[in-house]
Amino acid sequence: MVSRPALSKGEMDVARVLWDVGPAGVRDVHQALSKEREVELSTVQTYLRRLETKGYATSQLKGRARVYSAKAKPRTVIRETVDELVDRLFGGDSMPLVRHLIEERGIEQKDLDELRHLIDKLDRDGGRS
Amino acid sequence: MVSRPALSKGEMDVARVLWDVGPAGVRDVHQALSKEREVELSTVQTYLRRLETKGYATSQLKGRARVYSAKAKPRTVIRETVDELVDRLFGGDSMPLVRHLIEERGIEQKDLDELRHLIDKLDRDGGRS
DNA sequence: TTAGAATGCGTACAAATGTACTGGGTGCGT
DNA sequence: ACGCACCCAGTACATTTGTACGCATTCTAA
Repeated sequence: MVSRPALSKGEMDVARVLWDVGPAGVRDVHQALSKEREVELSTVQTYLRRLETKGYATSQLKGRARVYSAKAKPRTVIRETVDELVDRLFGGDSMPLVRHLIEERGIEQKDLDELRHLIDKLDRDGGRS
Repeated sequence: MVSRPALSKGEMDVARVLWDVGPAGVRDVHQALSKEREVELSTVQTYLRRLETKGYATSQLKGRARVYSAKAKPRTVIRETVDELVDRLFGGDSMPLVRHLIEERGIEQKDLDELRHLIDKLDRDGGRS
């Protein structure tokens, strides 16, 4: 895996949109992103270009319009980003972050069961490795 | 609460050291940080200055040496940072991050119990509010 | 008291980031 | 064929970030 330069905040926003809407032209991404925050079309364009330069997206001309597609998978980017955060904020130990999330941010009732299951599963697996 | 500019990665590193070692001079911070990565003294100095400018630290001269102290509490900074990450990466929903952490990063056996307790507690509380 | 060490301060500067304008081509309606 | 709308490539530029040098001053040991 070639190691790409990390995504900046703004780039991340655009990448997220791209994951959500799938392959799309500048116009589309701009519109989708505009629902979250105000931004110029040309700005979105620049981000998309940089995304491609950094290896997180590809593009190809479809007729007159350039269509961008996410290349890196969200899962991967998320992992890299979170890894970095955990390193920086907690010296690599993820438990404090989990604790923080559960304590400080509301977890939906309906998610609690899922969590419990996750934990049980880990418990079983961990019990034998 | 005055809203400070967010910390950059490098600043965060220095802030973390400052939290760890408590009030300290540039020299001390530099030494502590050097254990993690190579960096010039003057660089650390710049970071400390910026930390103070941004409102995350204070300093005062003790004799000839300037001693820096963390001002913002780690808890606060962590909350802000994580909030931002969750917004950006998951549109504000923290559950996916929790899931990711539990699935993708190893949770120590001994932490599983704690997690279970946390969840139970939340379950009780949430069941009523 | 004088040379060197220590130290803070100001300053520098390249790279990355956030944000955006413009010019030039291309396709469409008339 | 003409003008308008649309779209991309190139470029611009201020701010933030990463990284660091050198000067002035103060302390210290000889």
